[in-house]
Amino acid sequence: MSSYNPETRTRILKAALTLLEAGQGKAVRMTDIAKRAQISRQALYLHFSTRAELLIATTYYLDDLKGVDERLAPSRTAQTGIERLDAFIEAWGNYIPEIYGVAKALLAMRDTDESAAKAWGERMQDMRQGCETAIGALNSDDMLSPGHSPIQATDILWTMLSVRNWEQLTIECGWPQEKYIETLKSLARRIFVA
Amino acid sequence: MSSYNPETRTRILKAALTLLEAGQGKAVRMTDIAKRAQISRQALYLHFSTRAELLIATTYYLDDLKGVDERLAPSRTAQTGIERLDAFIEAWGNYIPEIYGVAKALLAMRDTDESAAKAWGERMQDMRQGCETAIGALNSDDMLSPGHSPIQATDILWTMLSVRNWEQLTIECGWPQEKYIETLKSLARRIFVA
DNA sequence: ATATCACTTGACACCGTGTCAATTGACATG
DNA sequence: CATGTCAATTGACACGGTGTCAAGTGATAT
Repeated sequence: MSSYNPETRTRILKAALTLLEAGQGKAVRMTDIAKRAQISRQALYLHFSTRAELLIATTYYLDDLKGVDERLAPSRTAQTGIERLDAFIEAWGNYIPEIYGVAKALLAMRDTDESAAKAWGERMQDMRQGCETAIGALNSDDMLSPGHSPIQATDILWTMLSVRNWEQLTIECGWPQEKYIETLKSLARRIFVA
Repeated sequence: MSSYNPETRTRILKAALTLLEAGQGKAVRMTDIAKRAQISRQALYLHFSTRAELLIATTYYLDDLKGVDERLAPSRTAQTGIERLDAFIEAWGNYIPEIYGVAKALLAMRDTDESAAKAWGERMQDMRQGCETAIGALNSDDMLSPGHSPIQATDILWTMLSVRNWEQLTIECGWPQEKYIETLKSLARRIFVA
């Protein structure tokens, strides 16, 4: 499947990316991607056997491009639990708008495609890991509000930081990104810090 | 379009409802609904000209059946702002699981169908109204935390109480409904009450 | 001169939605 | 009893999107 020209492969991924980012979740068809990549629609299937596979590959490509890991680094080096919480929210919260187009496409596929659901689930588990360690750091500092167990706090933070919530607050409620970040940081403090 | 036998119409709606509730968001096709309603697929189109229209009609039918309005009544008669907030969260939060199947179907259609998006948007605006008045009541009691303007508080409460968040907490995180309600009430107090 | 490889072209199957025309069977009215 | 109306049926079909298949092309390597 992937023994084909890797240059073409990335051309396809770039095309998919551009369209998904521009379309902000509008349905992007295989035909559109092919056209954009200046390739026949059928050639797409030489590289990716299904639309879901292509979409998933696109998200990995995007992560690679934007470097999720490097972004989350500051949150790992933070000294106190509170700093770590802040840093994590800032890093992830500012990452969302960059992946939003692709994320939305994957999110939509979830309903119909098993593998898309799995891929999305894994990404979200990774993100949850970040929440868990941030909460853990707070807990080690004895700063976690006694109202929540670490697991429950993780569940809440994880949910607060969902792409859907970002979507609702920024796109539907019209909050500027800046406000989104600041408000979430302050909410998190209020909720989790003792 | 609707000058046809109203009995058949409600039989269709009931069929749609059952399937949507049972399927918990799994794609329900026109064929499935027709089969369930013991009617030909084509006859569906005598009553509802598109799938979206049928789905939308189903949500109204459901509201009617379950009585959203009566449910929200207690929150309107509550004395203090805090009571009102609690009552609203309880009423809406316990309503979500009952509409979840239908809601999810409508939510999924949003991406592809203009009218579905509009219908969903209206429902959510209604719900938002409830959030707004609860926050307003709190504000009148001078109990709204100074950290938030009423509008911002409404945005936050509205987002907290989204169907997606309910889905994530109960289905993905495995919270029992009871816990969902209690936690959301306590979070709301913590966030909004001065 | 030929074989391989990445890709192209064009045709086609499948699925789900929506449309159309002809037909059936019940019930009502003159 | 004949006629008309009306809800619903049957079967066929168009459309859009995904995925498949077979044959062809053109460059590169041997």
